[in-house]
Amino acid sequence: MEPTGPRSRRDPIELAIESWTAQGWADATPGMAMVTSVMRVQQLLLQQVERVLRPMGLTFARYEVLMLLSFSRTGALPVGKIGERLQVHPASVTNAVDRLEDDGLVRRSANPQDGRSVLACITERGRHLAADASDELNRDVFTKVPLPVADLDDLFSILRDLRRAFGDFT
Amino acid sequence: MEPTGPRSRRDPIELAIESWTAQGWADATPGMAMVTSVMRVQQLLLQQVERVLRPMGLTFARYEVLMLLSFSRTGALPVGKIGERLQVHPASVTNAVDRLEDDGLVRRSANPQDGRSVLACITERGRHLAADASDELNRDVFTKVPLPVADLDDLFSILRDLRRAFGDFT
DNA sequence: CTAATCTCAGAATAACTGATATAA
DNA sequence: CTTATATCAGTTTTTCTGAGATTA
Repeated sequence: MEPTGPRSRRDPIELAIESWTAQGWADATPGMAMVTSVMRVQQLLLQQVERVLRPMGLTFARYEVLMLLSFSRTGALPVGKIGERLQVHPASVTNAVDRLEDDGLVRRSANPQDGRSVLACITERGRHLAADASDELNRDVFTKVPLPVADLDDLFSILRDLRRAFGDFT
Repeated sequence: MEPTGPRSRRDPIELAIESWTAQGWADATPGMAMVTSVMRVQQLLLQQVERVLRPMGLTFARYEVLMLLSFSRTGALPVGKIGERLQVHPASVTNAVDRLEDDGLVRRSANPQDGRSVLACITERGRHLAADASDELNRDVFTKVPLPVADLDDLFSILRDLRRAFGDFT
């Protein structure tokens, strides 16, 4: 998880931009540069986040599930809804919920509304862990992003436009 | 890979923002919203990219290795350098190069400069595949990002500041 | 009967850990 | 001798596929 490494001298993405324009792909260059940047920044941010979560026995994916449940009114959601929201395969959710259940963070129960579906319900222990994790993330990561708040807001705003265009919400 | 699913009505991140401010974490809210947005957009973009690469037998990680090599002057890099640049564990690079070699996209050779290190060298087949993949990505993804070019440039610029602050380049 | 929901078994992938061989 | 580089063996995690059980 900590892949040893000094820092490169030149920006690799700047280098890609030059190759792209040199190769007659000028019209695709802004998109390529943006997509590549998002991939790279996600990787850097994920490292920060998981460095905090790991000692608590969580990954970002597990944290996401817990937060999703704790935000819901009843603290419970059908397994299928979780997969839909997080965009992962049903079988993957089954697996993830299995392990959260092993750790006592979530409990399965029948859905009174629909006998086919299974509810994943967050436990007290799960709520506490999620709250602790959020505190740590706020203190060590979210308040320490090395950018002016105006830039954070601009990023959020443009990325929201993009999410909307991709149908992420209505 | 195509996790079935309709679209949520309300923006989940907007919901998280409300919970955060309601819980007295107002100072961490812009950071949380930005980080969460980057994670989500990366997921959406990765889906687009891998949908294009998959029929060519590539993942984004494999494509990145090929592009890294084809951008280098000699078409070859020490295995360790690849891991450093892509921020992955040495053993993971060994594994990845193994499979690229199985597909004839890369060839290992000794490093004349340093007997300890091993060079991964892109083959003609690898170069062609990388070029084909780039053409498809340009046509189907990079030129079709649903945002004005000005926004793409703004995103790139702010994300570059963030990458620089994280020491991604000098 | 058909469609939806979830689970299970099995395979492929990816990533990490710890140990080892080789060379600087 | 110590450090750096890469690989290997073994384990864990993740994800997908395809099949099947259960219920709407």
